[in-house]
Formats: sequence, C-alpha cells, structure tokens
Amino acid sequence: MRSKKDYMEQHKVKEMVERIGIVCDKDGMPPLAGRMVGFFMLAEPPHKTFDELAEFLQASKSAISTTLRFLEGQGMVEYITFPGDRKRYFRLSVDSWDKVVMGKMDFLKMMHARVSEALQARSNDYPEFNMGLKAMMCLYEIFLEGLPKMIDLWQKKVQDLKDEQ
Amino acid sequence: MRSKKDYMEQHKVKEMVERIGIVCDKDGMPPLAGRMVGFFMLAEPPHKTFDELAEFLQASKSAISTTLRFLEGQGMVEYITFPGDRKRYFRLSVDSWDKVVMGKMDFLKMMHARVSEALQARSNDYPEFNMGLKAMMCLYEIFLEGLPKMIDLWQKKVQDLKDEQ
DNA sequence: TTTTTAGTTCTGCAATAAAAGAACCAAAAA
DNA sequence: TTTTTGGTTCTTTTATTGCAGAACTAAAAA
Repeated sequence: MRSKKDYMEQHKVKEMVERIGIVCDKDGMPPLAGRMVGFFMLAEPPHKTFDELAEFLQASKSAISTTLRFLEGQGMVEYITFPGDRKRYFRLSVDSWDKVVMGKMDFLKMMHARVSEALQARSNDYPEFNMGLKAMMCLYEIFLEGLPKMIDLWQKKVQDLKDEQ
Repeated sequence: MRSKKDYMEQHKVKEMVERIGIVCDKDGMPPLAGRMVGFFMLAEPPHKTFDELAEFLQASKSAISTTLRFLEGQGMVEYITFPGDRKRYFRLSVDSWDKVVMGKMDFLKMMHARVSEALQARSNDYPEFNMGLKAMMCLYEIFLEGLPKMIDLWQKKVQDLKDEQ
C-alpha cells in the first residue's frame, strides 16, 4: 500500500490538467501556462524538472522556458534545488498567492486614476452621470482597501490551519 | 459661459480615451472595447448613438455592434431610448458595476472547485504541498465571502454620496 | 409598396499572440 | 580540453483574435 489515498491514473490527470487549464485561460493566461499550473497542482512529487514538464505537457523547450518565466513573474511558480544536483525543480509557489493578488491591485489603481482624471475633465452639465463615475471610483477604493485586509485575514487563517495539524 | 467647468477639447479627449483603453486592454478587453469605455467616460452628453460611436472611434458598424454587445454582456453598457426617436442611445451603465464584479466571482468559484478536485485527487504523500493547496482554497473562500460584503458596503457609501448632494 | 433607418450577422483578411525549432551559452562532467 | 547537461534567446511558423466590408433584417417612414 502506497499511502492512504493512491495517486490517480495518468489519463485522469491529463483530463484534470486540461480543465484547470481552461479556467486559467479564462483569466487571460496563455494555454500552456494554464496547463502547467494544472500539472503542478496534481504533480507527485510536486516539484518537476524542466524535462518532465516538457514531456508531460508535450511542449518544446522554448515554450516551457518562456512559460516558466512568465509564471515566475506572476509569483505563481518557483524552483528549488538539491545539493549535488544541477537540475532545477520547479513547483507551484503555493504560499505566495498574496503576491499574485497584489499584482491585480495595480490594475485597480490604474483604473482608479483614469476614472478620477475623466471626472476632472468633465463639465458639470451631467451631474447624475458624474455621480455614477464617483460611485465607480468609490468601488475601486473599497477594493483597494479591502484586498490587503483579506490577505491579512488569509494569512491568519492559514496559520491556524497549519497549527491544528 | 457654458458651465462651471468647460468640457475639454477634442484632441485631449482622444488622448485620454487611448489611455483608458490601454488600462482596459491590460484587463483583457479587446482594444476597441477599451476605447469605447474610455469614450463613454468622457462623452457629453454621456449617451451616444451607434453612429456617433462609429464616427468618434473610427470603427466599422460591425465592430461597433460586436463591441457594444460584448460590453452589454459584461454589464458595463446599456442603452436608453427617447419617445418618438428610433435610435438607441448607449451609455456606460454606471451603477451596475456590482454585476461586473459578480462576473469575476464566477471565475473564483470555478478555480476554487478545480483546486478542491485537485486536492482530492492527490495522495497524502506530500502533506506540506497539500496544505499549500488548502491555503489557496482558503484564499478563494475569503474572496468569495468578502466580495459581496464589499459590494454591500459600496451600495451604502454610494447612497450616502447621493444623499449629501 | 418601396425606401430608409438602425442596427446585426457572416465572411474574409490583417494583426497579434503562442508555440516550435534552431542556435546559442554557462557550468559541470568526462 | 572537449562534451554533455540544463536551460535561454532569437527567428520562424501556426493559431487566434479583432476588425472591415458586404449582405442581411426588422421596423419605421415615405
């Protein structure tokens, strides 16, 4: 007996990887990046070499390299090394999702700035519409304030989860 | 004197429309959709006809039609009509941004489901990594709970804003 | 009834993005 | 020193997207 729960069969894995890939796709990720995330979520052990990635994902070295660097940039992937082993072992950077969220905040900040400018450029001839834009800014402000709070809450909860183990 | 604040000159408007367009682009919107949002933010009056959109944005009727329907689908654009006038007047749907946010929540729900499945598919051989996935799910749960709360808060604040006018 | 208006839908092309392949490079091994 | 390993970078090919143009439609106007 390998362990309490046996690792699922290969073709089921491929199926799930595709499904995860599609969801990531919808968030604007390139297809291979989505699949790679999917593979990392299911991979056992959770760290994989460059070549293992290329083989499982059936993709070229260049595509793997580019995609790894893309995901690294987003804070979603990192690598570890082992003494006396030249290879890098890549894996999902499971506890730096806050970095990913912070990245999304940059967009909120930009949008907020643009709406603010738009409002300043407008006349007072259409106060009701202007109020709508103010409301929009208000929503961005609430998010910009709320997201870091949610991250804090998350970190506490994660700590609790780890403690109770 | 037209009003307290005069409406800005045309070429400044075009400049700002492009800038807003770029930010929208970064959120994954097609270029014309981003520009259209920009134009709607600055337009006076804030409602524009199909032809006015086509002319200002220098785009074909088909592109305008497609883009309008895309933005309508997202809950970002709506149209009004006037008695005895066949035309539709399109405008930014400024107070249904909650719908846009709810749309983003669908993605969070999907991702949460996929991670949950992944976790169930995994063995117990790598508990630390599994814990990382649990933490990830936890983050999604916090967002799924927090976003509606933020929307509520927003609606209250918007009411206050309107009242104090 | 025919014509015009206000759009929509379908087809095809141009621009962009994703991935492949080959050339390349630095560190380690032989 | 040469070769192999573990990648990266540059160029080319392929797939996808975004938009234009023309054909179309339903309602209103003439």
